[in-house]
Amino acid sequence: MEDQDNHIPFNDADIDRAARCLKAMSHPLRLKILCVLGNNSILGKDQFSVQDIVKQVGTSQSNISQHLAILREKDILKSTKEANQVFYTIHDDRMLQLIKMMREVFCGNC
Amino acid sequence: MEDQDNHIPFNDADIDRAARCLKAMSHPLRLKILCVLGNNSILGKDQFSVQDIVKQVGTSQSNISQHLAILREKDILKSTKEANQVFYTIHDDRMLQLIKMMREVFCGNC
DNA sequence: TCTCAAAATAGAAATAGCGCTATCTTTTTG
DNA sequence: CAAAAAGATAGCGCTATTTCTATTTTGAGA
Repeated sequence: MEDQDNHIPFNDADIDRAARCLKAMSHPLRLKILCVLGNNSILGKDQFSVQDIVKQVGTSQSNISQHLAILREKDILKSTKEANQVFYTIHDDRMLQLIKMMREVFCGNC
Repeated sequence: MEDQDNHIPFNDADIDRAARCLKAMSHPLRLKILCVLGNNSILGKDQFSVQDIVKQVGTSQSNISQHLAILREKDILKSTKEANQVFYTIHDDRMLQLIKMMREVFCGNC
């Protein structure tokens, strides 16, 4: 019963998936996008157009669009097209929960 | 009362700090290091030498050392030197809590 | 149809991150 | 003292990200 081969059963697939997801969230602009959407998912407004996001976050439309694409590809956000505009929301409850957790940890009492 | 200038008061400093922290965590090897340390902080073993981590995570000593440095610089881990060895632990309770949250979200029922 | 606005995309340049080998410091041991 | 072991660090080539400008696509309205 030596310690050869008693590694903890961490599922590498889970870890890779989590790392990809966290990486997608770990950019200041993307995190701010998530804060805007997450905060308002709680308060009531759950639809944000790209233009809304551009105004709230503050950078070029092109830049926002690319960051939104990254978040969309990773299933962190989902989009709905309505006529001329595209609206974005947090993809599911798990993501919303994660965003709330992060705000507690990073924006709480520090 | 138009919507000009009703941006939500997100503290950009908080967001930047959070993004840097998340970025440091969002690499498969670093996340695995955190899982190893976090899991054992719960179970009782709270001291892991670099060699222990190398064995558990599975890559070169040099590579682990560099990733540990990144986690240390961001105050996610702290280290204690005892004679020949250096032991690593999760820096504080907030980080431990965050790691637990992530495991719930990513390794829960999926 | 013509034009405008919303959103996405392409291409390019700069920067950052990764992992490797080799080297260096510090401590233990013979 | 010499050799070995534990960690940390430096330098290098490579790949991935980021952000910018310019362009394209799609739908709305005069």
